[in-house]
Amino acid sequence: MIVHPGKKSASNAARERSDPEGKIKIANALKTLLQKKSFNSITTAEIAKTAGVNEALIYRYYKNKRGLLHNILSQYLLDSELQLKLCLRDVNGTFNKLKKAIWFQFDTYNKNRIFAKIHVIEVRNFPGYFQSETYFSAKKYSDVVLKLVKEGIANGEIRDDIPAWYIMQIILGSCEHLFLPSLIFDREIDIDSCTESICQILLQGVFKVESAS
Amino acid sequence: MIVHPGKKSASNAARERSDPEGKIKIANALKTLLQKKSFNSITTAEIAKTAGVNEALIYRYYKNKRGLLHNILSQYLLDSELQLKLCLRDVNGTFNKLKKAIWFQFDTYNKNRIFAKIHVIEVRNFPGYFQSETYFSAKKYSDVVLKLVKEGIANGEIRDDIPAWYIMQIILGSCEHLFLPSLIFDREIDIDSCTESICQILLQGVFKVESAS
Amino acid sequence: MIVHPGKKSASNAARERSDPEGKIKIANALKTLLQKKSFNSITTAEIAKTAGVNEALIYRYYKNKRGLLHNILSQYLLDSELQLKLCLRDVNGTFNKLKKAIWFQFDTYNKNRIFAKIHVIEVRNFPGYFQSETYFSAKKYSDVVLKLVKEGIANGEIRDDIPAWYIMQIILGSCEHLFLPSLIFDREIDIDSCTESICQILLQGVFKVESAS
Amino acid sequence: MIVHPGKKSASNAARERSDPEGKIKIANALKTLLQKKSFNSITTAEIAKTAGVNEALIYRYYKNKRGLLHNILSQYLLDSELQLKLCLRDVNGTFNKLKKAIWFQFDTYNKNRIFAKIHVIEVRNFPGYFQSETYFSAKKYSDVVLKLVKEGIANGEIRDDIPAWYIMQIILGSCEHLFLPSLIFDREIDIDSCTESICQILLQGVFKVESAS
DNA sequence: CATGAATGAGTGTTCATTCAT
DNA sequence: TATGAATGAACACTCATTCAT
Repeated sequence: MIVHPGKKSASNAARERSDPEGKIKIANALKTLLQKKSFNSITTAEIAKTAGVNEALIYRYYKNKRGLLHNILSQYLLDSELQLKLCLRDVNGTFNKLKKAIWFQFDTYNKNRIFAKIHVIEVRNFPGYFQSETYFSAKKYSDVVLKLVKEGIANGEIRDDIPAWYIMQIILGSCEHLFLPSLIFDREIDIDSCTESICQILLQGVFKVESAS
Repeated sequence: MIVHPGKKSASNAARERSDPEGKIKIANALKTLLQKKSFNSITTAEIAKTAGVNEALIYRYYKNKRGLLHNILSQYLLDSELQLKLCLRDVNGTFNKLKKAIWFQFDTYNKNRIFAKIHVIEVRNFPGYFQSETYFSAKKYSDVVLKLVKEGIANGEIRDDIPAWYIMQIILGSCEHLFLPSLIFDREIDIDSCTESICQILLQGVFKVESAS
Repeated sequence: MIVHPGKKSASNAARERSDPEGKIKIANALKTLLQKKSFNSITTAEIAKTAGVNEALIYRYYKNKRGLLHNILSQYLLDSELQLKLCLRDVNGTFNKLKKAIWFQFDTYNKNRIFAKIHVIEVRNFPGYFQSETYFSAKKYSDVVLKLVKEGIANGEIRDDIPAWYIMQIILGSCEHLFLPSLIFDREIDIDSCTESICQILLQGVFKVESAS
Repeated sequence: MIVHPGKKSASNAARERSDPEGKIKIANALKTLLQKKSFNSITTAEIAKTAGVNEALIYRYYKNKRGLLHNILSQYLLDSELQLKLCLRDVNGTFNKLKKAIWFQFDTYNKNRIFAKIHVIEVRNFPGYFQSETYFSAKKYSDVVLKLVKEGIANGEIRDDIPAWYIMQIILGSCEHLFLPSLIFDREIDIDSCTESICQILLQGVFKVESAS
């Protein structure tokens, strides 16, 4: 998820300056391969061959095959977090910010389906996830939304009888829920109407009535 | 999907009469194992051990490991098709029949989540699916619904400006779409309200207004 | 240690009847290779090639490479225990039995230097030894000697103020101590004079004076 | 063997003056690591990390991993030879000199068990030993003893009907023989009584009777 | 003098599959 | 009908070593 191909984000640019060529080629090779097959069915030999490097090089730069995956995922989540923050900068009002965040979430899912799919289906349910760097990066991302909710509660826009964390979970969970089928069945989705749907529910359930714009 | 434990369907009974003990034991072994682990992580050694037979016996009865999976899946789809037909027997009117079929679909998904999951996630997107017996059985199943739609068009209950096959696809696709998240996130789902939702849409979009009961 | 090449012991004969050819070939291959290189420097590929079988066959019959080693070692220890028992059958008096056991120990070390070396140097000091089948077989062997000591204590031939287990340890430990250099430097050793040396010590330190023959 | 920690021998001092820092750090790293694991199980990566230098630097100063080992071993043997010579300076009489040499040998084994063990078990039996610098240094050391024996023969203290080289071999071989078990089983040993034992044998078998002090 | 980057050749182990009986 | 024996091909991962800079 969360990758904006073409646009090189700040952190990516930094990475390319510091990271050795081989490391980048390996990461790109896995990204490419993930487009066509599942992580488990991709072999290290294949990754190396696609990257045009020696198999052993993978283990110089990444702890193991799964470590490489987590690194890629984490990188995109961090990139995404950055983009989200930039996106929110020129929006006013908690409700509008949340709406923007929801739209951004869908947009991000949409723009990088592979990573969304892998994160949700192949990584998150596996043991060790909560110790992975992917988890920490995902948390950083969701913390941005959490902070938004807390702000909303503080300034009275959002009801204060539900813990902020719950509300954040419901918002991001709903997005995922709504997006998942389009991900699995590889169909297009109308992200504007999805955003609208979730906002309707939020208006009725989370925000106080008078705050509706 | 589509298994009705306890109730031995006609085709299953037939199978048990004709199929050698070993073949059945192998199929059951895989079914059992699939409840706890993914198909790829199940080894033939494990299947044989669970079945209490020799590993080589798998290859006497099935082309290979994947063939065994397709056979099981196909069996359940055929069983399911039979059940669906029985179900529809005492329902009158195309709309009511379709509604029943939709409910049955959800019920079947629900009763055998493993097979649904495997079919949708582990089998259908893989190369060779359209040559597999699973595909043919799935087609037989969907043909029952297709026939229903065609009847509806013939008797004027359903609009005739959309190809029957499209309508059938939309119906079954919607069911899957609605059910999938509950499958992936392993949550319960209210099949009655799901049925109702889909029927609402069908009423507005597919059936002619006056046909609403 | 403890193997008597040429002479096929009862248990070995039984083994050869029941064990598949491949399993025997693998075990023999490792035995052969151990004559020239250390266990760690022998690869599974080498074992398989020497045995004339496929590498994977090793893992059908043995848990892993180390398991194969333990199995071989254990087999020889069990064989040896059997031989020792036969050897002791026609000896009278605890002292004479112990003397025979000591002589047998040296003879066994001598006849199968490879196994002695591996057991003492490559296996016994490694983690997991006390859970290995080698340990259990070695224990069965030493239990024969322990029983002898206990008999001696019971019939008054051996002093009763030192635990039987200590005495057994001292006896077998002394044998090993005395034999080890000849093992490592691969030199011949006079087993009769070694036996005599240890017996002298035993007479002065363990047996009561009057029991000396 | 043969290391005298704390005391910096002349050759070591020389070495430290001439050798680049990196080379010394690498040698020390291996010495440190050898205290806890076998040479084969130590990786070049580990050596470099412990030394705080780049892995490739090992290959600038040493032919390969084994070359590094030989260099260390050789260094200690040369150090040891120097110490032995110093030790013998203020001893009079061939017999007393030899006795001192024997005691020194045990003392040296004792003070640096790791090197003794590696030399005897891991290095000396391997192909290429006789071309290694370790062998040449070991020879320089044993030549000191050989010279002693030759002196004894010349001045009539030692019988002249056995080649000097044989006598030297017997002396050093006996020391090793006696020390080895304590090395392998990692037990303490009384070096004074060991020295005495060997001297007894020498007196009876090598020296002429009247030369006994 | 020292290093970052890269690799060839293995390392033990696994697994679906075949075949003679 | 069923099995014991055997295997080819792959698997993730490791390591000593090289080389350009």
